[in-house]
Amino acid sequence: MKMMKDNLSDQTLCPIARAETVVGDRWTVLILRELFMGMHRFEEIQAQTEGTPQMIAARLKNLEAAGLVKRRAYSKRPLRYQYLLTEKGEAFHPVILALRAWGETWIKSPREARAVNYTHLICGKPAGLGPTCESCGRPLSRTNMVAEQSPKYRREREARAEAFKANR
Amino acid sequence: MKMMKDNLSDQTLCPIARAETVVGDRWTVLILRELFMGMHRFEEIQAQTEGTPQMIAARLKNLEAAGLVKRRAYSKRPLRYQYLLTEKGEAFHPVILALRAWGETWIKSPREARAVNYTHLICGKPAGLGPTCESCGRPLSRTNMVAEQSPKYRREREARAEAFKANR
DNA sequence: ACTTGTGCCTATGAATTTCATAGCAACATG
DNA sequence: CATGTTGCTATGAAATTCATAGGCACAAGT
Repeated sequence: MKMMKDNLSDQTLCPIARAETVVGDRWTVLILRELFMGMHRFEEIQAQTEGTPQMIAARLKNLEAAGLVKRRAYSKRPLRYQYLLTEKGEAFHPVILALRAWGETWIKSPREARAVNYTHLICGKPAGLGPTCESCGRPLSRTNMVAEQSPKYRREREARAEAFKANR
Repeated sequence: MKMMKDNLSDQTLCPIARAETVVGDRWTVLILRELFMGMHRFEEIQAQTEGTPQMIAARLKNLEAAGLVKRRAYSKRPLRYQYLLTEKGEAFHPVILALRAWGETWIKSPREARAVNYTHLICGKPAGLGPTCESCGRPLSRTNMVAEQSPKYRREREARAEAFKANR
């Protein structure tokens, strides 16, 4: 696997180019989305991203090597690992949030409802799509907001989980 | 060119997945970076992203089809086009900004200096890396901040432009 | 008129990556 | 001791990417 562009030529001063050598990939971003949504096991991530096991395994390995993800054994005998965000991985949250806001605003889904709504824990009201809370104006961070999936989106995810189990 | 995943299966409710069908690609993001930096001509974009002409041509075509970019003739006879961001493309700016902040903070370049610094036009002071101005706390947007490239970064870009001219 | 240069790509073939499908190792559970 | 679960790895075929070359339409110089 020689896919990463992390060679010397990527010692560019541009932070966007540097970031893209790590996260400039659809699968990688979808994996991060799942980790932020609280999925931690390989097959959960695979089921929701709909990637092949190699795609997921390779990306998780890259993410671990790049320091965004850490593996932790949640069971020995049988030895099983779960995937968790490191501090560096958690710090990626604003990008996911910005991507979400853009997607919700500019790439309409056929059905209407917003997939996930956040409540701002400090003011207790809806946080909206921006970087600051639309209700109280204060800056949002991962720790001061709580997510709620729309019923439709929850059903979509459940359907994927079941479809995955069905053909294995 | 059958690369886009914009088939029916992407009618997911997840805005991140929908966004990634358009921008989930290293070259695409680098092209958007260049457009935000004020580059508009094909060869400028090619030189700074260091992509092959097909990569750039294909991505620009996708971006145009997705409505983020519009082509405008800046000369007829000979007919020449420049590439400009649409409103939908401009709206992607927060993602670029978040990516930049993460890259500057978490993927250190060998040399120290920050590539680009922004000044907040409203308070006249440095805007910092966050979504709100680090000096005055107000939310930042593309229209209320002005960029200044560091000397080193400017030199890096000039060197790329020259290297590109040299071997053509 | 004719050579050289510019801007924006397209063509070609080899190298690499991705996808679909299958399967395996290490257990747990009945 | 057969079947299920979890987390992957193996194998080729299909698609994409890369490096390299070139082409087309015109402008400018000589």
